[in-house]
Amino acid sequence: MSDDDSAVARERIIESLEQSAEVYGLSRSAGRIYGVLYFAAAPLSIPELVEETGYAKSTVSNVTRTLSRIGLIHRRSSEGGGRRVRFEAEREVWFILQDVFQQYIQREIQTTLRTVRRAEEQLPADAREQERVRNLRETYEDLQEIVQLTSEYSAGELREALENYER
Amino acid sequence: MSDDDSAVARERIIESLEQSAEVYGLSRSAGRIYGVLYFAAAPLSIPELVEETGYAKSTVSNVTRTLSRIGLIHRRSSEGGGRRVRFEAEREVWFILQDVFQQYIQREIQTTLRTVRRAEEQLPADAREQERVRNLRETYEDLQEIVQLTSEYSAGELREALENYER
DNA sequence: TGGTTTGTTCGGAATGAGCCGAACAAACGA
DNA sequence: TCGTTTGTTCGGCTCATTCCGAACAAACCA
Repeated sequence: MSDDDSAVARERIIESLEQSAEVYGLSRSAGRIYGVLYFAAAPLSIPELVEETGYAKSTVSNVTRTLSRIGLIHRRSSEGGGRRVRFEAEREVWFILQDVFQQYIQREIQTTLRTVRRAEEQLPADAREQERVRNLRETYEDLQEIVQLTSEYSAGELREALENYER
Repeated sequence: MSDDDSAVARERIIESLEQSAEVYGLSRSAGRIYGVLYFAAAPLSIPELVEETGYAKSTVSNVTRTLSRIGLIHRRSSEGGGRRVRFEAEREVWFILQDVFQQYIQREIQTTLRTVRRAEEQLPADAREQERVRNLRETYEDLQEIVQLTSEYSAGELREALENYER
């Protein structure tokens, strides 16, 4: 009974993670694999993940690689005996988000900002586009700074900073 | 000459927007159409957008609808004579981001949070999963609050709030 | 009224992503 | 040593997305 309840609750959350994965540009399989690892009592190997998720070995192999690259899970190689690679979920969700901010958002903002700055310099001083490009640049500069600072705080600190701010 | 330079600069930025669109889950055509509208001196109709972008009329029709729905561009109907629908870009990038936060991120967080809370209640008190689910819930509660507050401030205020925060 | 312009909707082609099974490489155990 | 287990890579299948052209509906103009 109690075990059943746990299983159901776990499954619900994993389904929710599947959906979240899609929203953030990952595959459903990535969401499920992360979810299974999130609740696993110990790091799991690829055959174990195949068993738990029902996905093909090749799928699990590919998905675990991308999840590792992004930082959602960690490879725990050389665990005890055997050369089995084992995977463990990064359970500090805030870390994950900070990583995503650093790796993707920050990067995206920076390349755009570089393009905009170059375009702005190149633009004739009297061009109609001047003001619009300047606006774009200024917003992106704010964004860059915000994202930068965000990735330096914990979720709690961030929340506090916003709650205490007096305009 | 000067016009050429402007055109080149504009094109660079539009290409950058095409790429950004992809990153944020939109099509390249959406990025280009938004870009053209961003620099347009006046709101443009669908035939004019076809002329400027080279896309088929149907494509422009579909893309403008989704961009309007998201709030990246606005329909300016009933402009002067004719029943031509005209589109204008929302140029306050921060508004757009706030909308995205409200519509997608906030929503996503809330549905996940609801699932997690329900699962937590359902869970037997002694379940192994207890702590992990609680962790998840607490982080999501922080996130919800953060996103909520974020959408109430301007980019400048947000930046200031973070810069002035003393741990 | 009939022809023109504008915008939407439909079906289809091309492309890409997700997942699978099979083949392969590498390390282990008997 | 040879068979087994583990993990990666490859080609192919399926489905969704993107975009196109054609057909259609609605409003305008002559």
